[in-house]
Amino acid sequence: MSVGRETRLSAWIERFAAHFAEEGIPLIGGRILGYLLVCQPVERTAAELSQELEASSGSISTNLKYLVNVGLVTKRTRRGRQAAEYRINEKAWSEFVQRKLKAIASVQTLTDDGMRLLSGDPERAMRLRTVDHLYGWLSEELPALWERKPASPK
Amino acid sequence: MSVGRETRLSAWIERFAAHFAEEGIPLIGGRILGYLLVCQPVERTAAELSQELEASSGSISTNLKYLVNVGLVTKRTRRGRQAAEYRINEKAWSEFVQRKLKAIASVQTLTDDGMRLLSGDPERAMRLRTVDHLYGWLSEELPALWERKPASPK
DNA sequence: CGATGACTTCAGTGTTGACCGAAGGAAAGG
DNA sequence: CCTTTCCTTCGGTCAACACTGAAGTCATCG
Repeated sequence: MSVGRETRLSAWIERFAAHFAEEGIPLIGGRILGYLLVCQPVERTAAELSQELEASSGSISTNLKYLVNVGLVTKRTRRGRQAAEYRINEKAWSEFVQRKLKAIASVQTLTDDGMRLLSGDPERAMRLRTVDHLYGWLSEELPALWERKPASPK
Repeated sequence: MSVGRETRLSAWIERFAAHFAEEGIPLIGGRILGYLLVCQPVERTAAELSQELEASSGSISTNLKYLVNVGLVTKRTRRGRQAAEYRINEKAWSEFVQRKLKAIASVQTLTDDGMRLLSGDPERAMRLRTVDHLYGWLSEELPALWERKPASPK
């Protein structure tokens, strides 16, 4: 007997969460992301997420707050409804990735400062210079790359 | 009275270590990297690092092992010397950064699997598709970008 | 305005991981 | 071979953090 689609999606969500857990996002946060990417309908309340993902209300609350804060999830409130609805903000994923790339390139400011401290001693600066050049190149190319990024299809 | 160059370099090493600590590299590992980038002479033994960085021999050993493993530091042994010498391997920094970029783009395999699970339901796949396209684009552009990287000057 | 429902906050728990320092073991040299 | 030096391994400590569940807060509705 074959495994149902929903079951396989659950497994996929778990893999998805595991990946981002390695990047420092709490497991439950990753589960929320994965779930909100594929659930139907697209909007869920905190209570629903708590039940679906079998996580405490506290964890859901904390992680939703974090995800809304970084922009990956959008919160919507409606008058006449106490329960807020959360949905994925897939458009923001681009900036999310961009921040990561910037974080990598930002080492350049460090190597740059280091080079300044070693000015006057080119011999000693050689090792740092190699690294500095690498990050300098990245700091130029990554923003340029980003500008070439096509807008996501409607 | 002005602060000596070595003192400022110590502060720089600390900032350097702090940056990589945020990326998951232990503080002491980051200190070793920063120190080996600017020390004179370029090679140091574990004992020297332990003294300079005021870290236990155990921590130095563990972190050196890790850094040698990821290729950022090179270990050299010489006959007639019990103490191994460690030095920065600045050439390897490029691969180090490349691994990070690959890690980011690797989400594409995940989104790809997800898209397959949702095939037959384009409506529901829309959110994931946006994310999948982003990572698909990255997976194409990042390797291409890397090929354009100039060799580091001698 | 009390009751209900829905989040948020917070104290407590468990786990993970960095760090230390002592004990162990290999290499050089007397 | 015994000593010294150097490194690695390992148990133990400590701090950080994810997670839980209960208490608190706020809005809605009868």
